Amino acid sequence: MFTIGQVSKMFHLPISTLRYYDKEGLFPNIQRASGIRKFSDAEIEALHVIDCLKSSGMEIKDIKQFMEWCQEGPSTYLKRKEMFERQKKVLEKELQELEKHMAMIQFKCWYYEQAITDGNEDHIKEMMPEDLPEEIQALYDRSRGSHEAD
Amino acid sequence: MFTIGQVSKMFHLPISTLRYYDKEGLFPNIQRASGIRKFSDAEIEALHVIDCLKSSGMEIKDIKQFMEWCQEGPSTYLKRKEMFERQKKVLEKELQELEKHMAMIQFKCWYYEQAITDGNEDHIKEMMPEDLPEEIQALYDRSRGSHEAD
DNA sequence: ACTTGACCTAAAGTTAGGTTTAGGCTCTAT
DNA sequence: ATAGAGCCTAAACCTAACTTTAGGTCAAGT
Repeated sequence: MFTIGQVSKMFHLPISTLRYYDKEGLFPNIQRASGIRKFSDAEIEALHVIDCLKSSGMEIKDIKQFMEWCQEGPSTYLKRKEMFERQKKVLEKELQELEKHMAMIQFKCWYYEQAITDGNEDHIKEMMPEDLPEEIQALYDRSRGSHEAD
Repeated sequence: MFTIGQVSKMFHLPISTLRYYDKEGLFPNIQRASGIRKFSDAEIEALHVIDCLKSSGMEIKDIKQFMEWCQEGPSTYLKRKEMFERQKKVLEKELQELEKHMAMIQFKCWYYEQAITDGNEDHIKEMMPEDLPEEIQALYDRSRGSHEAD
C-alpha cells in the first residue's frame, strides 16, 4: 500500500494529476483510510495501463470506461480484449509513422551536415531529385512513403 | 503551386488548420496572388517537416523558430542540424516507450484470451508471479522495464 | 503550544492547438 | 444576373488535461 506522495514519485506524476485521475474515475475502487487514499496493487496496475493507453492517444473518459469494465467482472472480458486489440492497431500505425519520421530526421541530419561542409545547399539541391547517395536516398524515400498512397 | 484546398486534401488537414499554421508563422515566406495563398514546394516541404516535428511533441512556436532559421540562410545550418539531432533523441525515446507499451498490450491480449477461455482470472493470477508461459513472461517483463531503474 | 509536512476538497484558472462564426471578395457556369 | 465554389480575415469559441488556489485536517517533532 502506498500514499499518493509515494506513487507520485514512483511514476513521476504530480500529485495533482493523480488526484485528477481519481476524480475522473480512473481508480474506481480505491480505498481510503480516514480520507487518505491508499494505492494498492490494483491502482499501481491501473497506472501502468493508463500510461500505456494514454501513449496511444486514448482519452481519459475511454480509459475510465475500461476501468469500469474491470469492476464488472467476467462479463466484460471480451470487451476488454477487443479494446486492447484496437489499441494494438493504433500502436502499429504509430510505429509506422514513427519510422517514417525517423527516416526524415536522419535525412535532415545528413542534409545539414552536408550543408555545413559545403557552406551552402546548392550542391545538395542539385543532387536532390535522384543523385543522392544510395543510403540517403533510401531515407528520403522512406520519409515520404504513402502520403497519397492511401 | 497549389491552392489551400489542394494542400488540405494532400495532407488530410482542414483548411482552417493550414490557415492557423500560416498565422502562427509556419510558412514565413508564402506567396500570395491577390490575397490568395500559393503553396509552393517550400511550403509542401515545410508541411512534411511540421508533420514530423509535431509527432515528437514539438510545439508550434518551436517549429516556427526552425522555419525562421531556414529564412536566415547558412548561418543557422548548425542550429538546424542540432535541432534535428535533439529530435532524433526524442524519437528514440518515444520508440522505446512504444515498444514497452506494445509488449503490455500483447500481454493484455493474451491475458484476456486466457480469461475468456477459463471464465475467470483465478488461474492466470495464480501463475502471475513467475509461472507464465515463457514468451508471455517476456512480454510482461518488457512492459515494466525501467520504472524505478532510472 | 506550535510549526512542519503530508494529506484532503472544491472550484477557478491555464494552455495548446485548433475550429467556428460572421462577413466579404471573386470567378465560373447556368 | 445570380448562384455556387473556393478563397479571404478577425475574432470568438472550444476542449482535454491538467494545475493552481484557498482553505482545511491531522500526526509528529521541538
